[in-house]
Amino acid sequence: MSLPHAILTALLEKPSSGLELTRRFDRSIGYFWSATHQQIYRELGRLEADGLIRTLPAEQPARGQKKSYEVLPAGRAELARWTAASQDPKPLRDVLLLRLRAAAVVGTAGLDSDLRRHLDLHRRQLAEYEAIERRDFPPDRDSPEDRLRHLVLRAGIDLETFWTQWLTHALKEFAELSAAEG
Amino acid sequence: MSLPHAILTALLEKPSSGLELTRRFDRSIGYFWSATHQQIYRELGRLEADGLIRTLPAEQPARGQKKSYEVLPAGRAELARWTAASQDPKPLRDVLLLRLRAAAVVGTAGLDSDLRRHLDLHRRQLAEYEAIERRDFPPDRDSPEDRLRHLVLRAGIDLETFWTQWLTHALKEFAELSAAEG
DNA sequence: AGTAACATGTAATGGGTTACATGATTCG
DNA sequence: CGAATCATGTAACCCATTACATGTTACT
Repeated sequence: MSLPHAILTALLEKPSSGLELTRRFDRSIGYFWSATHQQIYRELGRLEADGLIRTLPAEQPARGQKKSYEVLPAGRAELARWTAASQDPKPLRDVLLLRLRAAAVVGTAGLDSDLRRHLDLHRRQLAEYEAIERRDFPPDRDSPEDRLRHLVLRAGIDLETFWTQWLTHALKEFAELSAAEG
Repeated sequence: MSLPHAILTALLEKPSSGLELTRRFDRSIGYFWSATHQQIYRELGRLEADGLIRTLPAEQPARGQKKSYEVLPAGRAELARWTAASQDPKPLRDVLLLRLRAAAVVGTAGLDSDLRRHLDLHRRQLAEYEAIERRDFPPDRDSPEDRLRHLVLRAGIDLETFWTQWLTHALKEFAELSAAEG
């Protein structure tokens, strides 16, 4: 039940159409809550039916024509309620760790090339986050809103840093295991 | 499509019944791939229908009676195939980060108590992982299988370490923001 | 007029979650 | 024999994913 609130947040930052939201989810918010355009359209329909958002008065809706939404007071209230409500952290769920566990039983053949690929992907993501940090958060110029957004970006940077370090370590282990076998 | 392979891995480590698997998913494998008993029973049925596992010959199945499964050669082959197959990492999806982003728009009221609660939960999880590490992986006594399993545990430890550090930092930021306001 | 890109939407499938149902075993 | 616990299973709902469908705008 987080997608509607992700959309409310995005719409409060800037009223948008479904496709514009989709594009913004591919950057920014999508870095920690991704969504496809199908999910977004369905959710926009529900949010409008629930009276939390409305189409901008200027435009009239028609299929194939742009339709922009803005958040109503009830929507802002619901987002504030949700933000403050306690929620348990979700247990970790990671396919790569599962594959490593499986490899302990059926062997590591073929796994190291994918580890290298993942390492490369995480390095790229890390570089992207760091570029955003340099661009959007120069030192000592943060408003309160910026400090919160910077904090979120920091989590992304630290997580990608963790993965690059862990994958580097894993590849070293793999090399030692192969050397011991061969 | 990872749950069947998580089950195959668990069954290769030790043939088990549905409820035994459920208990083991609450520890060990469930630390990075959780599942409920309903998921497990449904999946066991499919795996048996697909000829990847079978009930242990000794026992005959009846509702309410224990039914243990073991992996067939085809199941081991499928697990090896899946382990070696390339898979993209899933994008991050984290509610807490989303709530922080929302808080930048609707305010941080009520959030810090939940941050403290999360910090406590992550500290406990970290302590649990570290206890497992001390118990199961004494220094310099690792077989190849143990080194892989240790590597997976290391990921868990490093991730929980990241969260405790990040949450500590976040709470400090919150304190400064409140001080600036009040 | 044709076509590419933009924009919104529907349908089908499958996994995850929650609630509920039912049989077997154990113990007082 | 009654209750608690163990063990397996069914049903309904929701969300995510994939593939597909349809209309509009801009450009040549």
